[in-house]
Amino acid sequence: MHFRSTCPVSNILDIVGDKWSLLIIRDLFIGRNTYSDFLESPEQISTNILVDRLKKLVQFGLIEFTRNEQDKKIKHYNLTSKGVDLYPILAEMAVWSRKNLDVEFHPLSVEMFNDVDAIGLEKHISNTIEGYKKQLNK
Amino acid sequence: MHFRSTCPVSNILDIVGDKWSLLIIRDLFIGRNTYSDFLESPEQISTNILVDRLKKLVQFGLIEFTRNEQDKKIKHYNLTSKGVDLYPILAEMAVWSRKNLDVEFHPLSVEMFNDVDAIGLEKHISNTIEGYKKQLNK
DNA sequence: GATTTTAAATTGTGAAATACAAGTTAATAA
DNA sequence: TTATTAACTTGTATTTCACAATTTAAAATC
Repeated sequence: MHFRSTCPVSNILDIVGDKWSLLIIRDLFIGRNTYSDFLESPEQISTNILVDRLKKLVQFGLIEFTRNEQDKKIKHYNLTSKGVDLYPILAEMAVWSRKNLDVEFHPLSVEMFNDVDAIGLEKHISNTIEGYKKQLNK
Repeated sequence: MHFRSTCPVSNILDIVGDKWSLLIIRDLFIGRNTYSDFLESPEQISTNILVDRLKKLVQFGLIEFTRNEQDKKIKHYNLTSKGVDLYPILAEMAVWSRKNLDVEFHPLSVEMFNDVDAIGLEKHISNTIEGYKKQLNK
């Protein structure tokens, strides 16, 4: 990996600083975890870009995959601990958009905002991370 | 502005989801505020990209500029309230990099991490934002 | 007031990344 | 054995980006 500088913000942007990587990470948090799932996301990523990003995210150690036992052609991707640690960034991004953009948001994010309002951002983040990890061990 | 979806994460990525925009925002937080300042940053942005991003960031309402009174060819850029609100994202990115990348960081970020360790992330963020706004009104 | 310097911006060209459409492979289902 | 499905590849056009050189306009210097 080539880093443009020794700035930690620049370093993470060298890894996930493009239009698609963080959307794949977001998808994993909301339960989408296969190639086909990712293709169905509303942003409509192209297949070649998707393959490229999945490969890179695996190389960076942010995600990994297991084969479906019933149907071995299906890959189930999941976040590693490094990948799960990205959630605070996604949450702060969502918070920024709610505060600063005057648009209608997706029902799933409205739900997320309600949770943040109810229990606070910090608790929402720790709950989400804990919930993700639990769901993995099933 | 064209948004790929109604997801708030996707929305902000449509605005600052590239390799350079958030580095310009970072620069503004550490006191760099002119075209020449930005060019001197360690990541070495090209002039055409810099002009393009400054233009876009102004259009999005994240930054604005004033002319230097002594030398009117100098533009001093500053963060708007919308731009200042991006700081929590930058801070979480830095935190992620410290935790998950095994590299040496720039002295300025080491300083930032010390502050976070001393007073906590939340206080560090609010102090930084408050400090930036005060400095502007001088 | 002509020349030089400086900050900001533009232009041109090659390289890289992305979008879009079509095709391929291999496992599973019918 | 044929069809379907999930994952992936390939080809091509378009867009974005990197790099180098040049331009513009304001300010400073001679």
